[in-house]
Amino acid sequence: MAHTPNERIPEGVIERLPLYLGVLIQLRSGGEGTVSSARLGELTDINPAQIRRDLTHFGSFGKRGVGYDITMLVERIQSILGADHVHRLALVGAGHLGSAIADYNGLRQHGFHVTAIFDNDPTKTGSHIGDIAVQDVSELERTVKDQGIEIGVIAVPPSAAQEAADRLSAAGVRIILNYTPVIVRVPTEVTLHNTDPVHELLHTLYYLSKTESVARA
Amino acid sequence: MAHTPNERIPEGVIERLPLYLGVLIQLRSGGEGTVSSARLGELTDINPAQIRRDLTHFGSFGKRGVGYDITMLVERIQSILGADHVHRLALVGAGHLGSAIADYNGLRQHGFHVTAIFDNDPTKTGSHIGDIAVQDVSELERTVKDQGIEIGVIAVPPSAAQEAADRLSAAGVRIILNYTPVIVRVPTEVTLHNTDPVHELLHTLYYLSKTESVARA
DNA sequence: GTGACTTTGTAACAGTCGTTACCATTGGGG
DNA sequence: CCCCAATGGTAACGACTGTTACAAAGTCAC
Repeated sequence: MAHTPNERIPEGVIERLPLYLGVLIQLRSGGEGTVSSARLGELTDINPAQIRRDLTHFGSFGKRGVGYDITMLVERIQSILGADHVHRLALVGAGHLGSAIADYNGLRQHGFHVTAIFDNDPTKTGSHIGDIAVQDVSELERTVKDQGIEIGVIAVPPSAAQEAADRLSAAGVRIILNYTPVIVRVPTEVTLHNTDPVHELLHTLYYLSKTESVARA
Repeated sequence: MAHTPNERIPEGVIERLPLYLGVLIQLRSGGEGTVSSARLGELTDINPAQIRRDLTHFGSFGKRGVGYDITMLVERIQSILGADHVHRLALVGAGHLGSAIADYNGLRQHGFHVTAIFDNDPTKTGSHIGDIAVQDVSELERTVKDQGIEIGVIAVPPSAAQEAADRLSAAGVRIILNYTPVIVRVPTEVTLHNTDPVHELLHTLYYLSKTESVARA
């Protein structure tokens, strides 16, 4: 590729790209053809200059006086993120959380296909979530390898989280999303991402008490 | 309070405090009495100096040569975050995601009590999730006000997200957690936090393709 | 074709954050 | 009682990130 210069990209940029992508896709389905950084800024609550600067890290694909071609920008961002082709995803845990994730259409829209679901509860194995059969966790390693699954999502009770992470890692998964509050350990070649509602609540809670005491003062 | 100096606290500090808290609680239940910044650093993958510096923003409560008293530190962090008393929480959407959140014990452990669940599906209203009855959304405003609920969690289909946010805001909620990919608008006095699995996946996906091309090179 | 307007791309700046290095204090052993 | 090891507190530094401001480039009307 001629673009993608060998420059280190700041973390913040990578965090914002998915945000841009979501808005762009929404605009595209609304029938619009181009968008200015100013408009994107409104829709994402991000400084327009920041947006322009973010994008220049990967090349310059706007037209001055016009803006950005939405379709082209969507494709470029997807290509940058690696979301321009399908990634297979395995779900460990077929409870409410697992079902919620499996049912979530947004994943498929972005090329994430849930192709395997595992649980250790014999009353669940064999049943279907959507059109995927729930398999026993003992089949995890083989299935992940056979299907070339790259992403594992942990949606099990906390006590089973580390084991799920171990098995997924051993099976060759490259990314693990952990929806458990447990801090799990993974080999260095696996990228781990934790999502805990409590963390997010505690985080926002701080600002709540902050604004309250300001209001009181 | 004698502590809590009127200094601006960096965002990053507030994001790390819940992490420390989680580990500390785990240590406490393991029976340990004190912990050093070095040990905390191991468990959280955060530079020990960073941890010490974070904590000094709120006072100095370690003993040199010994470490931090775990129980005391837990209480201090909870107090800083505002997690030292109960906060009521309303859930909008009683599907799989809503059920998963309602069932999640971690919330209660940290003082977040789900005291109301709403849905607009007549086949769901009246049923129970845990010991909470599912109410029709038309009762949202009154219930939120009567119970003094401060936090709202949106776990509805995307198309209903903005309406849920509007109603929660109007009812006087102070914090909204949005589990929908939709960008919702809220009044300035409401703190909004978005959580979208797709964003997180796309984010980590970038680093995946990055390490792959490095490995190939 | 020219001038006014729009919008991007980028250089320069300032603030923030995290890290490294060092000093101060505590506890324990001889 | 003194000395040493362990550990927290803090100052200084360097990197990075985001913002502001401006110049370059394109579009549209007449």
